[in-house]
Amino acid sequence: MSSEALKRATTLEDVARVAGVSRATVSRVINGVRNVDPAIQDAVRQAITRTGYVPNSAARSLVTRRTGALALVISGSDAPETPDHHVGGEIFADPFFGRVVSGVFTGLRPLDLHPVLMLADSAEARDKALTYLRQGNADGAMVVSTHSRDPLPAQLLAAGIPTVLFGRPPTPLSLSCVDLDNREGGRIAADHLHARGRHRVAAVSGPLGVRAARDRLSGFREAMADHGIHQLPHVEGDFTREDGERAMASLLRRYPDLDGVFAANDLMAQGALAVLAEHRRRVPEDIAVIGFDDSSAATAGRPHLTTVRQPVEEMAAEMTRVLLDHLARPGRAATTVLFEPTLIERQSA
Amino acid sequence: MSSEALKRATTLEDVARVAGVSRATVSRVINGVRNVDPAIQDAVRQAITRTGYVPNSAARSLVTRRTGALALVISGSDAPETPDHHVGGEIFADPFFGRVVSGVFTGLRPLDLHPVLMLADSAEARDKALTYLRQGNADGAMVVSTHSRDPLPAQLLAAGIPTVLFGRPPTPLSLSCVDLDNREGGRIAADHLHARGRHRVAAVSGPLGVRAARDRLSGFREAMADHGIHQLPHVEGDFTREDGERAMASLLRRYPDLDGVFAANDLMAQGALAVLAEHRRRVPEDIAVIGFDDSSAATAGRPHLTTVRQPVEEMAAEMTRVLLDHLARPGRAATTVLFEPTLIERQSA
DNA sequence: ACGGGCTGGGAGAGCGCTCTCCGAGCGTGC
DNA sequence: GCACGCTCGGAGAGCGCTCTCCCAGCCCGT
Repeated sequence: MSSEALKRATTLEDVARVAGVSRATVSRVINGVRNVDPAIQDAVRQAITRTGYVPNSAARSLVTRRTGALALVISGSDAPETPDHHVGGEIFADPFFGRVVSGVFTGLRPLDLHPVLMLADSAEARDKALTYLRQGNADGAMVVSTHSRDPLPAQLLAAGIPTVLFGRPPTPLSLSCVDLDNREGGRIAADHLHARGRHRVAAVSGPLGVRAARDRLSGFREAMADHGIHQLPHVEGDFTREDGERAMASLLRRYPDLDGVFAANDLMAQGALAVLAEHRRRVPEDIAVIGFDDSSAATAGRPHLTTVRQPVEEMAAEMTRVLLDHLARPGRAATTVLFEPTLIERQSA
Repeated sequence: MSSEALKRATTLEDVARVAGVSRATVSRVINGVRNVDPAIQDAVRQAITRTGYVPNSAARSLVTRRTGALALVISGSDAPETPDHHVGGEIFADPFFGRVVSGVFTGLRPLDLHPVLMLADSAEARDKALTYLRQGNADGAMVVSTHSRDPLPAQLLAAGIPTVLFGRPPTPLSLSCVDLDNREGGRIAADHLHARGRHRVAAVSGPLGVRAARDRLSGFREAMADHGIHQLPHVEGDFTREDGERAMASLLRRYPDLDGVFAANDLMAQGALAVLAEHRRRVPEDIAVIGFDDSSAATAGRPHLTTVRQPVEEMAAEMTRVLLDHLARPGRAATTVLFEPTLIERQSA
């Protein structure tokens, strides 16, 4: 009781003393385990408010082996760090990132869990992230892994860290994942372009090191072949708007009579639209453009993009749910949840 | 040495035994404190790799009172949660969010620290965030507080949690913050529009509950008044592209002869551009548009936006640095770092 | 009246680490 | 040769919590 308590944070012990019970009882009241006499419960609660007690989560974690944090790892391709560019700038600028975060929060909101963000865009960063996770700083990991050769998923698996992937890995791992049927998405785009009577079409794909990009392209190609179109100009982009502009310009130069373009994401489609406008091509009259994602970029410019929707928020929320499930019941088999793309018809195609 | 170790994680104790030293010595080697005989250091390091030891951070936190995590709190205005909308959807869709994250990572990269994301978009979420921080789950907080009446900064101050704010609070608190001279930014926009010979101008402001929005508007107004323009049509927007479209449409209806518009962020400017295109107004010939932020939205459409640059990444990185500084030297006086806006001249004005 | 289950609280042993204190060993100065 | 300081490793006390035991008391059936 000696005042001048020197700022020592109040502990369970203090509360117990004030309430006149044992530490164990206070703990029971706080965690709601077992029956505790209502009168004592009251006393404890009063003591808690009186002392302003807040449990120390490090101490709690030490014994429960739970932290209340989930890692959200953005495991990008090794980005060259240009001096004027900020860390992960391109990744974080992509609407995709915000949608994932939003979905994760949707899945986490009801619980008392928080996402800790990690950027694994280099071997060094990946090691750091792995170490961090190994140290038990988070209960599990959600990994948005863009590149095919990313070793992180396998490392997490080996380390025994509960993990769920956004996007299937190139070679199956016994890790749960959530993904879109990208091939089918590509097919949808092709079918739509074909139904609109476009026969001189081209594709702006994403980086072919990314499985989703390859799948979208091959789905598109397959369906186009089904429609009898076998020649398919193709430029590889990097999913940025700037690259969409560059790709469209190059396509236009080489194939001036194009009447349809499929871009593997909305950002690149938006870039294509801008270049087309500069070239005075009317969309969709002269040339139809179809995007992918249905992100905010789809309705940012004019005309609004017709696009293949990827329900990123739902997928991220599902990824979170799956991870929570694994945490709740360890040893559960890995599952893959596949989402179906849908066509969102707007004005550009 | 009895095998069948039942998966118990290896601890310091184990390493010490293997290396033939005491726990303390292993700890010293790991944390690099004091001189330890090189031969012993080697032995310890070998033992560490041999056993695959990874320190448990909960145990470490318990005694060091450091967690290695920094909270990044997005304390938005109380968002109505519509069923089809995802948590924080609008906030996370704004390029601003990604830029902040990028800047924070830039500031954190060299250290072994990670940001944990928190969304405080309701009283309940705010309480949760506060509790989380009080429990010592993070060493400090970086708060992007959008709304003027947000009680969170004051609560954090009262709770004694090291905090740095992005954006000055409406009433000064003894908390460090990083902000832009928004008023000056508004002035820059006005001066540029005036220099371009525009006299029938209007403003699309941000939500007036947000200090930055108010400051930008009043700076713009002041400078316009200096140029002899006192009548200034004004529509309040909410910083979204959709609202920019709505605002521009409304402005156009009421003031068809406008020849200049200042939008308080690029997203709204982009919306304005789209509406202007639909109305066949040429930008900048018929009407000049100037945005604010210099986000990726500025160059997404055509024409590229002339805009007042807010170096969000640098500001976020600085915010991180300031927080780290407060953590390194507690009891240090609060500082305010003010960044200067600059005009980025492109095509729209 | 008595044994057996059941309810509800206390004692205390850790969880895995850090860090202060000690003391052994050794070089140094006079 | 001896006291002194210095370097470097070990012992052990916690950090604040959870959770398993254990035990006291009580209600029940017979």
